[in-house]
Order: sequence, then C-alpha cells, then structure tokens
Amino acid sequence: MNKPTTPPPAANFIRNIIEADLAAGKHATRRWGGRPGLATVHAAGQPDQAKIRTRFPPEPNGYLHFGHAKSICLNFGLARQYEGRCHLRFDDTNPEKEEAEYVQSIIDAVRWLGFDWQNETENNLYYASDYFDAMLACAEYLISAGHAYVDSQTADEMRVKRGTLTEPGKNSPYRDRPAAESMELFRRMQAGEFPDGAHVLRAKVDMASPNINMRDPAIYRIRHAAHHNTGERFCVYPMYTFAHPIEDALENITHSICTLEFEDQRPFYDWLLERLAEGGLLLRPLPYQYEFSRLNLTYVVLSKRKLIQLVEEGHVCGWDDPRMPTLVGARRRGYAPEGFKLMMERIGISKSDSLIDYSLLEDCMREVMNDLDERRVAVLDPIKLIITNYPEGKTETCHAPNHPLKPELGKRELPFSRELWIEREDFREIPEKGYHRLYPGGLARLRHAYVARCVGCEKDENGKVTAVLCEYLPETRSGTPGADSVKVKGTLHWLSIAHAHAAEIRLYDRLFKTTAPGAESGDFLADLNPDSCRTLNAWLEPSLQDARPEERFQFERHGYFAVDSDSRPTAPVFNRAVSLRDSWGKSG
RNA sequence: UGGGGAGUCGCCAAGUCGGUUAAGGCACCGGAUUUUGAUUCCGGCAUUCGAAGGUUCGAAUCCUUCUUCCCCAGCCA
Repeated sequence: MNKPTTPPPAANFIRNIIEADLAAGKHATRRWGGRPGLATVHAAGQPDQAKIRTRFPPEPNGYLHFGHAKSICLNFGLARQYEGRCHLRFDDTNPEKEEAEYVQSIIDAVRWLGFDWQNETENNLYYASDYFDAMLACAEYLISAGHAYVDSQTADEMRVKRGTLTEPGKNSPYRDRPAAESMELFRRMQAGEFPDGAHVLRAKVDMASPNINMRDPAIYRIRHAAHHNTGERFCVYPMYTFAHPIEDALENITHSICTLEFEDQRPFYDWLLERLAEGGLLLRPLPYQYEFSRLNLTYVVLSKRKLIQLVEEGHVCGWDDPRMPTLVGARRRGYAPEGFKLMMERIGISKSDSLIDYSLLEDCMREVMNDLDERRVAVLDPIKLIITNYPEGKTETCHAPNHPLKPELGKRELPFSRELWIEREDFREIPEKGYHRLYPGGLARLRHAYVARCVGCEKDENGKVTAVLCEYLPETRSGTPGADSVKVKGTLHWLSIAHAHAAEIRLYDRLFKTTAPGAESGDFLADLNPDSCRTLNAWLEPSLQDARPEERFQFERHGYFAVDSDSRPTAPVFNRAVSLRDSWGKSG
C-alpha cells in the first residue's frame, strides 16, 4: 500500500570509486583535528571518524537552483550512505561578488532539502574566507620554494603572453625574479601598498603546457574591497584555482566532487596539493577531485546570468517566483524536497551531457506528494448543481478520508446540501464519446455522497449553462449497503455552496515555451511563455479555512496545491505545484 | 588545427582487466482493479551498444581509423 521500500542506490562511477577506496583503505589513516586546518592541526587530532568527507561549496553570490540540488543531493547523499560527513562551505574568495544575504538563503535551501551538516561532535559549516591566513601561509611557502612568483605585468600583458589554444605561452619577464624579491612584494601587496592590478602572484608551472590552466595561473590578486566576512582585513584575495584545493585539504575532504567544466583544473589541483604536501603543510592522503555532468532541464534556464535577468527585468516576480527554477521558487510553488531527492536518484550521475525532460521532475513530485499529501476538495471552475429532489434548507454531513491509502489519517466532514458547486467540465449538454460524467439522462457519483441522475440544465438568455439539474438516489449514499446498488463510471467532486469559501488559485505553466529556451532565436527571452501564470477564483471546502503557508494538499482530481506566501486568512491563495496525471485529456 | 571530456532504447543510465538471451528507472503501449478518468497491479518495450575496419571460438567491452557533441585562452567560480 505504502511506498515500496526505496531501492538500493543505483551504481554510478563516483559510488564505484568510493567503494573501491573504502575497500582499499585509501582514506583510513586520515586524522581529523576537530576543525579544518593545516598539517599540524590534523596531526594532533584523532583518526577521522568520518569514513569519507565530501562538501557542497557554493559561492554566496546568488540563489540556489535545481542544478545545485543535484550537487547537494549527491554530496550529502554520499556522506549519508557511506558513514561520512558532508560540509557546507561558502566559497567566498571574491569580495566583489558575494553578499551575506545569500548565505542565509543557501543555508535554508540545503536544510529544506533535508540535509544537515552537524551532529553531536561536528558542525561542518565553513567559510573559505576563514582560511585566508592558512592560504597566505601556503602562498608564501610556494614563493619560498620557488613555485610561485609575483608578476608585475598588466592583465592585458598577461593575456597576450598566455598564448592561445593552439600556441604555447611565453614566460613573463618577472618569472625568474628572486624568491626573496617576490616574497617582499607579496608582503607589500598584503600590506596594501599597491593598487588593484599592480601585481599578481602566480604559480610557476609551465607556460608551454597544452592545458591553459597550467600556464602559470594567477593565484592571488589585489582587491581593495570589503569582504562580507573578513571586512577590511585583507586586500589580497586567493583565486578559485588556488583556494579550492586548499579548502578541500584543510577540511580533510576525501572526494571533492564538482561539475565537468572543472576537469581542466584538476591537474593544477593535484600539482598544488602535491607541492604543499612536499612542504609539510598538508598531510597525506590528499583529496581528489571528481567531475560529473551538470543538470540540464527542458523548458528551463539554469544559468545564473539568465536567472538574474529574469528577475531584474521583471519577467518574474522575484527569485521565489513559483515559476523560477530556484529552490526558493520551488518551495513557494509547493514542490516537495523529497521529490527532488527522488529525481536526483532517478537521473543518476555520469559524465555525459544530458538533457532531462521537465516532466520527469513533475512525475517525481507527483509520486512523493501522492504518498505525502492529504486530500481536499476544491472547485476551480464552478457551475451550480441543483439537486431538485433534495429538501431546501437541509444539510447532512458526509465523511471523506484524508488519504485513501492511509486510513489512519482519519476523515474530515463535508457538508452536503441541495445546491452544490461542481466543475463546469463535469457537465456536457451533449456528451462526446467516452464521456462519463453528467449529461442529461446520465448518472455519476457525487464522491462520498450519492449517485445523481442528470435531468437537465438551466441557461441564460445567451444559451450559456447557468445550472445543472440532478436528482439524487437516496439509497446510494456512500458507506451504506445500497452504495453500490447503482454502478456508475464517473465520480465527481462537489462543494456545498452554502459552506464553501473562496480562494485565489494560481495555475502555473512552464516559464518558457520551448524545450531549449533561446536555442533557435539566440534570445531566451523571446521564448518566454506569456501564459505561464493564470489566476482563478475558486471554491474550497471548509476544512481548508485555516491552512497555513507552505501547507500542501492534493485537491482531488486536480493536483497538488500549496498555500502561497501571499495568502491571508481572509484571502487565501493557493499555488498549483503540479497537476495530477490525466489520461483522458482534462484541460487546465 | 592544442588540451581535456562524452557518445548504450524517446529521456536518463548500469554494464568496460572480452564469455550464456545488453540491468534498472522514466516515458510509451496493452490489460486488471479503482467512489480521484488519480493511485496500484500485471504484461509488452534495444539480435543491439556513434560509424567503419581489425583481433578473437567469442567484443558494448581490446586495437585502428573516422565521426558528432561538450568544456578550456578572467587578476570569476
């Protein structure tokens, strides 16, 4: 009845690597100093209780989106599966792009997805900026060992000398400057004696390398800017290529998992860590980087630039617009975190570029919500149904299970009376083939109540149907012996007009009308779907009166709906997260 | 044209130190159950692994050539 037990995680190349590493005891000798640190910290610590350590390292410069969810589920999921830990680390090495406001939203998003970075002994929430002192020590070691030098060329000069994809680069005239001179300059850079761009610290690797990332990459730049965490304390900041491997090493990360575009960075990652280990700054075994392909979804854009544009140009109402592929948007829309986890497990992890049908996400949402959500009744496109043989003024109480698959969740009361709201779609004056709802002469069940026979309808002067007329069959009341005495094919939901309350319902469609927005025209905005949001005035059952924001229900025969943050007790607002599957062609 | 990756069913994806009929999921198509045209259930669904050669008793798995797609020339991450 309930969800089958979750199948064992599917094999993927990262799990294979981890299992092989575990079997070989590759990381078994690691010591953990109780906090991130250089060799001395961990050497003084205990054997690491965590079998593996992974990390999710967002830069706090924007809101997390569905693509991040893949990485979060992967990294935290792996740690959970293999008795390890996953660190949440803010990769905040660029003071000009990062803001504290994003930090909290990222924390909220990861928690919302159901992951945690702390236990009794550890709280693995870190900031790369807390490692700046250690990074400076690493940089100075590199200078003293002849592995780095201060370059005084301009950015333009450096670019020219870097060569091209097919031509090797040329050495900087400063490349052989004595270590002592580089050290002095680097110290003065730190002391704030130079303006932005005057000098840069570079790793000394190989200007002729076919891998451009190895052509003496810049590892420290001067940036006189306030940092959200360290304030004015520093005016030199490490580059990603230098900082990231060190962050991993300081945190004792065993498997550093990132997306494919960083593959070319791996040689430098290894080069750097190897040198720092040689210098005694880091303990072995060192972390290793592995890359997987990022998430691509049809009908969606996931690039930060485009998401920003959607918000700033007002194409959506904000980062948490329910149509946005951001985690705050998903949350507001009513998507379930469990649905994301199911989706990520379902699509797997590999190195091949993929494009996932958006409907896969929707299916995952339906699957978890079907199990999770209580049922309620809402009439979205109402038309009046009059039960002509039912006494005026009479009301009786019907009982509807909160979850048909989970009787333990109990029932709620639905008042029944002579005048009801039903869906306009549930009546046809002239039924098409296969239609088994109400039409003159036809029978259908009013769910949880009675079977009704349609006897006609009322129309206004334009011929528009204003009310459907029925007679109910008293002996067919649900739960009584006669309930099944009359067999019908159609079952309708309904609401007593006198007892229903009004609500605003927002129905969402895809934000873009093409599977790959912008692919044809070059302008993704040209592919925006003008009808991606539709607002309805609907009727809800009484028990929905005190639903709170973020509460979610299945509106029977419609889909899954969540209370929007705009909702007020006097003016409720519901978002449709996703519709029910419909093999018959229901509209809307 | 340099380097790094990837091409297995409509969409994902196992499988790769060669070995009986190429996992699984989603979608799809049948059929059963159903007071949500939902859910659930049962059945079907790649003689074929980007292409062509080659090695072998035997290849998606090894070799050769070709081909398509993705990433890289920030003092961004």
